[in-house]
Amino acid sequence: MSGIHERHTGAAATIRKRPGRPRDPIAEQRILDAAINEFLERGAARFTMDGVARRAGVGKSTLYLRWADRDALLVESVRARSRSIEAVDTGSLRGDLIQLTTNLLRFLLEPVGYATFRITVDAVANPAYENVAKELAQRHRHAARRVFERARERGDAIDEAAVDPVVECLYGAVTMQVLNRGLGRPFASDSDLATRCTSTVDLVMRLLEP
Amino acid sequence: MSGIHERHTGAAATIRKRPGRPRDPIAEQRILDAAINEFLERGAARFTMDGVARRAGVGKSTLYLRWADRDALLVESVRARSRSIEAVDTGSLRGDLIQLTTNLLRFLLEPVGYATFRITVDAVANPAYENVAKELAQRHRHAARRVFERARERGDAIDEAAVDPVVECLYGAVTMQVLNRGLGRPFASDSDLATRCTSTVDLVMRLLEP
Amino acid sequence: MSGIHERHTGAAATIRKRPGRPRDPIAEQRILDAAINEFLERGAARFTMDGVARRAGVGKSTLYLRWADRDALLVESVRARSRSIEAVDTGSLRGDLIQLTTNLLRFLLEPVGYATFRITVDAVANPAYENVAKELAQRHRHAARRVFERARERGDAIDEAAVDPVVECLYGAVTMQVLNRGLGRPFASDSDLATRCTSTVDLVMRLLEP
Amino acid sequence: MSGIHERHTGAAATIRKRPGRPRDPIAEQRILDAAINEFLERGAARFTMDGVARRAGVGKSTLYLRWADRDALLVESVRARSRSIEAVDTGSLRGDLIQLTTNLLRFLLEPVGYATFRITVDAVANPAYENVAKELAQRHRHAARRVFERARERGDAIDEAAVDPVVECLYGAVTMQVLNRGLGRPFASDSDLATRCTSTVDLVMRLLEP
DNA sequence: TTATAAGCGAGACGGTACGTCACGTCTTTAG
DNA sequence: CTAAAGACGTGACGTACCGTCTCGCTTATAA
Repeated sequence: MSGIHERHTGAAATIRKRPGRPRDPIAEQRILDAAINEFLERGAARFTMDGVARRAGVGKSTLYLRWADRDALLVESVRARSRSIEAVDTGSLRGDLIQLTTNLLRFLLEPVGYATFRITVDAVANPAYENVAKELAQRHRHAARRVFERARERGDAIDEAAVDPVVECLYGAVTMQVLNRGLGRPFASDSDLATRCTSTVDLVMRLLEP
Repeated sequence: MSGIHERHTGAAATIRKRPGRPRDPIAEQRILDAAINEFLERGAARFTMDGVARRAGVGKSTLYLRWADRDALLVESVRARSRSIEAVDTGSLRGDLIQLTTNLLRFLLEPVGYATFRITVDAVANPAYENVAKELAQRHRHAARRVFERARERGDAIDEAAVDPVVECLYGAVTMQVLNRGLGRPFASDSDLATRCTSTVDLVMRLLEP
Repeated sequence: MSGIHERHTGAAATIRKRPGRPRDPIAEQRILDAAINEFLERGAARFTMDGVARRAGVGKSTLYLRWADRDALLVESVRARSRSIEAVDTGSLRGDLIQLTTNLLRFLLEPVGYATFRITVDAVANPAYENVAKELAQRHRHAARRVFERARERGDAIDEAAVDPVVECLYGAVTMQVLNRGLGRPFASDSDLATRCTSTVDLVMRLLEP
Repeated sequence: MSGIHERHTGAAATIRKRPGRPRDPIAEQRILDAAINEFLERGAARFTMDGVARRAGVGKSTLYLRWADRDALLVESVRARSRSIEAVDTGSLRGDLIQLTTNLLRFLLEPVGYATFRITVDAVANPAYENVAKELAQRHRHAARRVFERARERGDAIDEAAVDPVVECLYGAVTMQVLNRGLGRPFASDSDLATRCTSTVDLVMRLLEP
């Protein structure tokens, strides 16, 4: 970890006074774009560093200067594209849950979204993906937590013990639907997708009644 | 594809009348055993055909004569070992569901079981896995269906409309637990695992009340 | 040599009462035809047993039952097609030598003929070709010997000590011409080829004068 | 073919301006050494790329980066070792021819030398060998030409028209002797070999008298 | 101004595995 | 009881990536 693959130098405090040529800030984005295209066109298994370097018009050394290995770049390129699905606030618990569930389902039905799921799945066996998987899980958990916090603030009567299992069921149900359906056969319409989510939410919400 | 990689010659009718040396039936099992060991020891990513051939004391050509490629063999070796988790009959709906859920969770926490899950996940993007994924889904669906059939036969009052969503939630909840937990950190004890499943089942069973 | 790869069962005397399934009499010719085609189309290096078997519509064991190995079949298929070039009798030594030389040159410029030469060349390093090479050398030597025998019978005055070296030079010169020329660039005409041989013969014949 | 397997970058003018890591000049020699050893120990047929790579301590990709295929490397390694047989200057035409012929015969009786001959023979049917064959032929032709040039400079009386056929006969005769003799049965002694060449030269030299 | 440090594109390098292909053997059933 | 069919063990082929390395630059800070 000693200065190699440092990416989140972040902090404006360290204004960076290191000698030597600074990293090309444009290259970073070109590489991530190339990587996500490589991923979308060829899939995770056939995603290659040589391919990304060629697409980005960049030497392989530049890739390995910034990312430790293939997995790291693959993960980051996918993560960079995974749009935020957490922003949800409809004014009611039911509305929020429907929105959340619909967002998740829609997200998982896109290549990039599904890729984040696959990364989570692979993370169980591949430590390289562990951190991203944790981060993604964190984001989903956080979103759910916010929804229920707001419900509490509004004074809704909720069986607190049921919250976690219900979220688990909701997310799980969405996952099952994606697996059963596949990327190839998306829902007929966006409203069809929403309807499906609505009925699931309406069903499990009964479990929240104290 | 005609006649190549034919594996399910099936039909006892055609007792095999093809001339020439028949495929060694023992080799088949030796290869699958070697393959599953290769898989368990080295993981899916480092699973190699040369390794399997060496372990099985078999030529690579024999492998490629029977399986189209690395993925096909990997999938089949895993599938061959995925023990039947469907056999469930405790006498009550609640008992059956708990048993079913516990079996599934325990299965998914083993390397082979988790591999079948990964195959299902990959199948969404990789047509090569489609058939196996369908077969696995079929087996799970069948098991659940049997449980509810028996409940109906016993005269249990069930909200039929809720059956499918409930199963979806149950299986989904188990999946979520596996993903959140990882293979590395199994449950403290088998009873701990069972307790967890019991509470989940008890929760969602409320949705089946008419 | 004990009954394996027996090929010249010949002699009608042995009417053949050997037990067991008789050999398919048609197979032999079909195989040789397939072999020479395989050879002509793909060359000696890419000549394969599987290819011959496929062309002949025959199992590989049928090949190995009759020929010891790839080389044996290759050699025999070529030898079976190498037309006799020895028959020469023009009435004069000069005429005979010109005829002999021309025949040889023409033969070596054909694929099959050149192949016999290559076999001779390979025989130096590959014992499998030894016998054929010897047989071929024998035939050439025999032809030359006959020519000079007839010359002596006609009473021609010949420096006997020069005969062998002259034949060596003649055959060698023809070989050199083939190597310098290549199969791809044959002589403009057949008479051109004959002219070339005539002048060479006329030159070296001076060495035969006592 | 543009720039791939380029080996004779030659021209000192272009001091090498190609970007990227330059090819290791040491590796080249290591590979050729390994290759010639592989060839001498195992013969042309059992000469393998993996073997060469292992001997040279080099990856296979490095081999294929420089040589198009097995044959190309085999040919080049042999060519690199084919010692110069052209350097001949005894002070007389007869001496030069004897020396030249003896050198050639001795060369062809060694594995590497005979291999160059086989390459020439194969070149007739295999375009891949064409260039090497031409180069080798060129070298032999050049050596012969020099010998006769010096003879002319010394004022020897020579029938110019006979020069080419005589050289053809000499080289051809040597070739015939090698073919008749084989690598396995070398001459009893080096002087035996020289005697043989001397008598052949003495014979054909008569043809050079005007 | 000059020296030193690092980034960069290019591509060679040592490896490892892939999937193919051919050889010559072995194990069946066919005749 | 041999012939024929074709699966088998072996092992090399040529390709594709991996992650590292070495070049000759370019671009910055430090002396």
